Amino acid sequence: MSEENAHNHNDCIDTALATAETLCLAQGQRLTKVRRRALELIWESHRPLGAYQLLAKLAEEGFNSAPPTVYRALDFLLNAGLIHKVESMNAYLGCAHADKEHKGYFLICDECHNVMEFDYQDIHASLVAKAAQHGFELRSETIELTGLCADCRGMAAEVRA
Amino acid sequence: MSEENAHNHNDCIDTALATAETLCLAQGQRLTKVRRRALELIWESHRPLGAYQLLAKLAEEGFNSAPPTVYRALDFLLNAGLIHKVESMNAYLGCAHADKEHKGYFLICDECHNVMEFDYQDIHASLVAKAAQHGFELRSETIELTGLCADCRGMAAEVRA
DNA sequence: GTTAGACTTGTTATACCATAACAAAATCAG
DNA sequence: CTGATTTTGTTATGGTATAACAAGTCTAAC
Repeated sequence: MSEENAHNHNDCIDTALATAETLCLAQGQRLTKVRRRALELIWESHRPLGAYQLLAKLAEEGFNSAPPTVYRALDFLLNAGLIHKVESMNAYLGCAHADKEHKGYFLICDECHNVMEFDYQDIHASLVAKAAQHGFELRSETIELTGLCADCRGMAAEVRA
Repeated sequence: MSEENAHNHNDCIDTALATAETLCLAQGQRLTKVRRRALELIWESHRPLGAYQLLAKLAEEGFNSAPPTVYRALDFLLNAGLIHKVESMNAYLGCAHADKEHKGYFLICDECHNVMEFDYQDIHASLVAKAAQHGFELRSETIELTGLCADCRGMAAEVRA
């Protein structure tokens, strides 16, 4: 996924925010100003955003600039399933399927740093089965794959040519 | 895996150290005192060790107590394939298969914090295929599963009984 | 055995990531 | 309105990781 690819990213943001409103309303959760704005800022790209990067953006807009502000917003959004944490980057990413129960499986491009979330029921089933073979009861999964995305592979090929 | 389980853990350590010696010798790498001792300390259990925990242990033994000391040792051991980093814990774990090229797939017990490394070629193949479907060229994989290990499930069952 | 170069370690400083603890303010239900 | 609950403000601190440069150590070639 390049920075200037086909999709209209405003749609991503709008959809994510609408889903967030709906979900919070349904669960009696309050999507306050800072939480809402944090979610929008995280959704500004498909690259994970660090907590302190987010904090700086919020501070620019007049929000409180102490770390708890941003970590509280992140906790809220994580619990609501509206964002994911990318463990290998200590950074946070908007979730495009917040309305569906799911695990976050990620493809992380080393080059452009865009992250694509993918779903793969087969892999989940295999992992549960494999864990069970070891007598292990699975609770959570961190699946983060890195490499080169289609766009960056293309560009690498052009450079070589 | 409980703390008092069947295996003689000295064997784990001895094997790991012997492998490390062999590997470093073969590759013209130097397993210096601090690197060797760091590896031993990481191997003291099957629980991942944090960088600063390791630093404290090294400092007790007279090694330099500044962070770069431990991070350099960790970098060396990671590059040599002798340890893995558990991203979701920011901690480091001895690798039992340093002599074989492999990805680190982990089962992490929430209760006893022991970590078991497992190998699963099928899952690796599925992930490569899935990535390829998205035009993605895979380079590295972070697979970290948490839950309850066999021993801790057993104990939980006993408590319930 | 001396010396140049590469590698390793020492040292200081700093940046980044995350949470504890308690006070103040806003919101909501009765 | 008021008391309870939730959210936010504020200060402080703990945990993770690296930059930059100096000093020491090892090794290979002379």
